[in-house]
Amino acid sequence: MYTSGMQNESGVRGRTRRAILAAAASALARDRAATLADIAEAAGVGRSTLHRYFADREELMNAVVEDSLTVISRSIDEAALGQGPPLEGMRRLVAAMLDVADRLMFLWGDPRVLEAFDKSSPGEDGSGAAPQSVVDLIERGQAEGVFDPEVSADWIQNVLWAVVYTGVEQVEKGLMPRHGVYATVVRTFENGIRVHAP
Amino acid sequence: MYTSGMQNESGVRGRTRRAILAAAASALARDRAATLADIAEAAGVGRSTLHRYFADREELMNAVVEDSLTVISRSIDEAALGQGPPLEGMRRLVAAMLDVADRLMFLWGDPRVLEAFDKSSPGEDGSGAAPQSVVDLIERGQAEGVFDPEVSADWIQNVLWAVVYTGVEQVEKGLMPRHGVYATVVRTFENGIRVHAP
DNA sequence: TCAATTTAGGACACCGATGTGTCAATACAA
DNA sequence: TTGTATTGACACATCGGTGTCCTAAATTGA
Repeated sequence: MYTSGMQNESGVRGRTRRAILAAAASALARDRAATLADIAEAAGVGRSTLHRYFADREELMNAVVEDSLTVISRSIDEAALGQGPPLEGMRRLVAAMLDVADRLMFLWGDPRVLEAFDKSSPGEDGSGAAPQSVVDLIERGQAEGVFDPEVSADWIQNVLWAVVYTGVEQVEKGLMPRHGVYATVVRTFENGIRVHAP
Repeated sequence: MYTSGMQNESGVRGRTRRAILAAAASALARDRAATLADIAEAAGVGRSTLHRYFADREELMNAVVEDSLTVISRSIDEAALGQGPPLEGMRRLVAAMLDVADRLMFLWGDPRVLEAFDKSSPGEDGSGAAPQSVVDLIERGQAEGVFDPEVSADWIQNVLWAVVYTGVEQVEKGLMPRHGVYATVVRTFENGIRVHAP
């Protein structure tokens, strides 16, 4: 074993673990059926090493989901959605999501994410609480007459995911410059595609 | 063999073939990793019979993609996107897409669809031409000052797919009544989520 | 430097999905 | 009715991904 009672956070072991998680998220985002051999190769480690860190595929998947959830939650938390006007909070949220686009793309393809997000039940570290702040922001915006009150907050949230996802996809396909995504996503999400009278 | 020169369209064989294709589209929409045994069972057919119609998995997948593409194209064609005001055409397009939601959900999860749609190269039966009429509609709307001219027609088209997909997903999860999807999708797609001054 | 630990890579068995074939029962058509 | 086509059930063989173990090499820490 290693130094007893050591938190598996820093050190060689923690670094290898993070490398595997990052490589897994990236590889699985492109192909959710990626082989453990593919993931190990992408991480620059042997397949047996990967098995030493994560006993089986399910354990790895759980870890990647939890890790991605944590990264995304932290990014959303930093957006401070509770402060300032709802519209500005929403724009910070879009920027925060684009910052962790790769993790979002991975989570998108995982069926369990729906549960984890919809339930919004705080996990052991409360990472699942992030979507609640998003719903709060939307409902606050609706109450202040800034966001459409005719549709549910849940609907607005899901449309947000969808539009952001579409934007990231466009960038990955080279159809849109990376620095133009934010403006386009915000514009379409807020105004739709119809021209409104000034 | 069967009656010589017979088009494999009607008759027992054609009916069985269509049943397999429909079941495959449905099963694969829910789980793209669905087993051939699962698909055969969903179609009410033995696995060996499925193999008799489609030699291997790839052949089945190709057939389902082509079939779905044809069904969707026909539905879009019936929307007559070239006639009347662009906004009304867009609404008919949304309705047409919702009519073939199951096929859309299946195609969404297939990587090859991107190529088939983006290329919009007419296949042997011109089924790939449908998206072109969508792009035409969008560009016409932009030229007439009805649709946002600041973003690309391609972007608008992709956002449309995404919002429709989100709506269908909400229905399947029981979060929205089936008869309410059309209004919600159109409303959000046209106006976005912000409240606009009257 | 030296010893301990970790790693990469291969060998191996296992399992599920797949592809192929056979055969009796059934449906259909002449 | 009779002969043919079609079907479902079953029996294989194969293949790829997975999980486990082992050994030589390498990295680490003392």
